[in-house]
Order: sequence, then structure tokens, then C-alpha cells
Amino acid sequence: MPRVVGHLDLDYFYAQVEEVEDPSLKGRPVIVCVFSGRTEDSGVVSTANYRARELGVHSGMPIVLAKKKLEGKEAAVIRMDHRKYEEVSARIMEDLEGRVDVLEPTGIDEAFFDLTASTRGDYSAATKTAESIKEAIFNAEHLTCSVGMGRSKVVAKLGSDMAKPGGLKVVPADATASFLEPIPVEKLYGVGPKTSSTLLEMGISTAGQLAAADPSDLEKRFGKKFGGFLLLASTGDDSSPVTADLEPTQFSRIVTLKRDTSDPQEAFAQLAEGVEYVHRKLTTAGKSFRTLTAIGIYSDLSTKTKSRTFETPMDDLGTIRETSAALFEELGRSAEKPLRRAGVRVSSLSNKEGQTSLSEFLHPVK
DNA sequence: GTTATGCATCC
DNA sequence: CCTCCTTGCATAAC
Repeated sequence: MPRVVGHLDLDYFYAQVEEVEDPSLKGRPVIVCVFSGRTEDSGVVSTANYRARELGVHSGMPIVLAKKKLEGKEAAVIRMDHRKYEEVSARIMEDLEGRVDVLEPTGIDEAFFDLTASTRGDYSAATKTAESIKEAIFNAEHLTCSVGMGRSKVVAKLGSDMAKPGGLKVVPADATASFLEPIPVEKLYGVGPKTSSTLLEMGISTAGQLAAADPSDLEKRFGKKFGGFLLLASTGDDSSPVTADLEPTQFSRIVTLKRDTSDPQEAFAQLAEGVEYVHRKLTTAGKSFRTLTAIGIYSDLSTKTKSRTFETPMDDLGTIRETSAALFEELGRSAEKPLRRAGVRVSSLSNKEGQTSLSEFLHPVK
């Protein structure tokens, strides 16, 4: 029986949530932005609706540049409200859990799902389920989404990309090979600019060519693990399962400083709220950490990190404060360039004494 | 085997 | 002109 794997992606999520909340935005270019606070308009576009995209604006673009492109176009420039999008996302994910066999959220606006068991590998039954899911989200939240389905995660993700915006792309298991053959390698999940340029050097530009490549050549260039993955992905045979209740493995926060500085204490002071945020996330999740990392991003945007691992799990704000302050001191001393951004991360997480894992909490053993 | 650090991906 | 977050992996050093 072939697996039935789906990928659901909420369309231009942040901007669409804003459109739903304020219908007067419909039909106008809308951009949701992260303002860094450094100057009036410093920061980047997080999400642009399709009207804004038509005018050449896309995510990652500096706000100043986006505003120029949108001048005189009745555009709405909105400050990102992460809390709001998280609430909408949580409602949708909760509803989805009841409609699929397994749900694996992979971000605030997307999730993989599995329908193998309930459809017994029947792709027409799965198509009906996907359609009802799209309908349910639209009825409940007035949001559109794009869905892809196929026999693996790579195929499902490719499908949802192709279906954007608002569509459904189903690739039945036996149509996988012909579907993948002409796909450019850079479209494959897990293949970014670095990997695709290396592949191009090897004369490989499509999934079909990748599938026909010499496995040992791929291993030499990418290592055994990633080389093997590429080969499987090229034929839609990547086997990674859809997994529910994945526990977080780290929490981090990075902020942009008001001005570049070589003074570690000044940088650390501006990170104070970020430190509290990380501690709050840790507490909410009921976790302790063993490793704490200070992250420095310098004026030339290069990155340097310093970390410390404790022998026993820690969870208090004081420890995070003191340790990150000390690590920043080291970061400042070892660098010749001033800092532009500063961050803190906790990892090597474990559940606190007496706390059940999130998964046990959600689905207790009877 | 564990730790520190950086790289690549994706959002 | 340049935000923020997460995950996994490679590699070197201990």
C-alpha cells in the first residue's frame, strides 16, 4: 500500500489574517513587517499578499524598498503581531488533528499530515478528505490554503507549492516518477541555493537527472547521509514519516541592537527582554536546558557563538542571565568588529522533574 | 562519546 | 539595505 502524505500551507498567512480582520484591505497591496527599531523604517517585509507581490514586493525585502515600490498604490503597511497569528494557527491545527490520522506541524502556517490508514492508500478518498479540510478552514477562519498530496513528504511539499495560492495538487503514487522528472532541483524540499549550485556544477538541473546520477558521486560531494537523501527525494521515495507531538529541542531569541556596539554589556542590556522571553518559553513547555548559547552577529553580518553546557539541567532565569552575560563578555573580547545583533539560545532540553512530556499530556496512557 | 562551532535550510 | 526562528548535520577538538 502506498503512503498518503499531505502538506498544507496557509496562503500568505500573516497578511491573509490581517485581511480577514479588516476587510477594507482586500484588493489592496498588504505587507506585514518586522520593524527592527533601529531607525523609523528599518526592518524587513515578513509577508506580502499577492497584490503586493505583483508589484515586485516579497518577503525579506527591506521595508524602505518595499514602500518605494508601493508608493501611490493604496498599500497597507502593518506591524507584525505574532501572538495573533499564533492563536489563529493553534485553532486551525487543533481542528486538523481531528481530521487526519497523524498531524505534524512544521511551522506557524504549515503542517504535514498522513491519511494512509484511514484511506487505505486510496488517493481518490484522500482527495475528498483534502477538499473537506480546505473547506473547513475556510468556513471557520475565512482563510484559504494550498494542499499537496503524494507518497512522500517531498512530493507533498512540492504539490502544495505548485497549488499556490488556494489550490489542491494530488500526485497519485503511480504518477510520481513522471511528475518529478522535469522538476528543477532547487524546487525540492531540503535543496537550497548552496546545494543546487553544486548540483548544477555536476550537470544536474532536474529531479530526473538527479535520479540518474551516480550514487557514489553524490556521496562524495554531499556525504553519505545527505547524498542518500537527495537520491531518494529525486524519485519521491524519501521515507521520513509524518510524526505527531514532536518535542521542541531549543528556544532562541535574537534582537537587532539600536546601534552597533563593541561593548558586550550594552548588547546584553538590550537583550534583557529576549532572555526573559526564552525563559518564559522554557517554563511554558515545562523544560530544563543544559546548554546555553550566546549568539553574536557583527556589523558585517558574520556570526559567532559561544556556549556553555551544564552537568545538570537548569531552568531558572538567574542562571540564564548570568551565563549569557558572561558568554557575551567573551564574545565581545574575542571580536574585532562591533556587534549588530545579539541573541540567546537554550538547547539540550529535558522535561522537568515530575513533568510529563507534551505528548503524554495530550494523549495520556489509559 | 561529548562538546563547541559553523553551515545550510526554511520560515 | 539586511528580521527572526528552528532543525539537522559536519567537523574538529576534547
